[in-house]
Amino acid sequence: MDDSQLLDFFKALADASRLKIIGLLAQESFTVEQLAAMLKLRPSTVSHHLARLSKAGLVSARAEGYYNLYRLETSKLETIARRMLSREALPAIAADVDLEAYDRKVLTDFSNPDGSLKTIPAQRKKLTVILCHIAKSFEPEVRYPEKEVNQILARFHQDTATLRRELVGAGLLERQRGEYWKVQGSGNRV
Amino acid sequence: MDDSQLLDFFKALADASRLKIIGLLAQESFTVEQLAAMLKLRPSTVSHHLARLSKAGLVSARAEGYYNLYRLETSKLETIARRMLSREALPAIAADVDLEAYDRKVLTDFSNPDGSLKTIPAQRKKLTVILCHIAKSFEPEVRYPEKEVNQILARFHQDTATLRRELVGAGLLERQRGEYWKVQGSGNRV
DNA sequence: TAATTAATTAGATGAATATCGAATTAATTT
DNA sequence: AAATTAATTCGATATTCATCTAATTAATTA
Repeated sequence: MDDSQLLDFFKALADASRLKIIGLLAQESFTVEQLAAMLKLRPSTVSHHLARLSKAGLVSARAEGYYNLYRLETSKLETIARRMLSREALPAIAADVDLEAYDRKVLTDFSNPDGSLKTIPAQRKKLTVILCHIAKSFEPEVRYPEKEVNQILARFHQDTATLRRELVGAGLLERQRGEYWKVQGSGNRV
Repeated sequence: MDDSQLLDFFKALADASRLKIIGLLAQESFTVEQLAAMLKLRPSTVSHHLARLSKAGLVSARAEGYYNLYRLETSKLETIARRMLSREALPAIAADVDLEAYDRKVLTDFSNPDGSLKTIPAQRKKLTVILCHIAKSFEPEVRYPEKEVNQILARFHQDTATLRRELVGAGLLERQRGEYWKVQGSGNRV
């Protein structure tokens, strides 16, 4: 569900002392003093670690006299573990990432202000991005004679023959008897 | 199994950028450049993150041309998740921790060099530690008359009556008809 | 072969944080 | 009420590390 809560969880466990605390509390509840003696740390340090673990929902405290008895919240551990195993939860972490950023970068890197291409990319990966972009200039369901195709491609680069060949090779344009048309559903991603 | 490998795992995921990388690779393989563009980071930074993830066994690279295509190692994720869910794996994290350190600390805090007690602890938790220690001075299977019990207890503290009463109250010593004997299996932990 | 390009490595810098000692708070014992 | 005690909080310090730029390596294209 939550984005930063997962990060807090991993940050909480990304420390040798805190990991040991989790291991100890998995066996039995302990007070701050006991943990400090076993880990050979100052109580203030252990208190700090427990606060972090508590903020991540991994431990909870129960006051007993003037002791504070800490216990492990196994449910939290289980929740996260199950999330790591689920197929959908992982991609959700990157939900707010801009997936098209790379394509845009390639496009601006190779385009002049007027929209024409500086050069035709040599790398397959970049060429594909450019070709997908060019394909958007073709209407679906329309059949273009070669002369019109060249007119459109000339807006991008003088070497229309190469562009035409690559568009067909990439499966973005189809050709038959001197006529061309856009392949359905080839508007966007690779 | 391994101790520091688990720590490496959590450290690897304890960063917002790396967590996003995992989320992205969960959908599809990407090159360093693509990830850099999507995350708005320099390729060198992404490379550094991928190295960390790789060291933790979370991703692997496949050379393709002069691209490096990174993919997620879901098996590693599954292994750790299952370990988090298992009852035995968690306590194993603290296998090398000195569990008796607290008891030893209490013992030295309250003992004089000759082994006698400075005072009898007021806190239940500490009193129990001391009582367990004293109980070790009694042989199993042996019945002690009260006079002998007092002789042994006097080595620890003059207030033998209190010690005797507490030992019985804690269930470490049993009494019947003026004779005392050690309760089986009460030698050590609380 | 020379120029370009993806990726990694090295070095530098600033931010986060693990740990400690001291001060404070709250509960217990005398 | 005064003294003791467990725990937390605060301030300081040293370390770890995320990120950047620059340099280097390795592969591809011209």
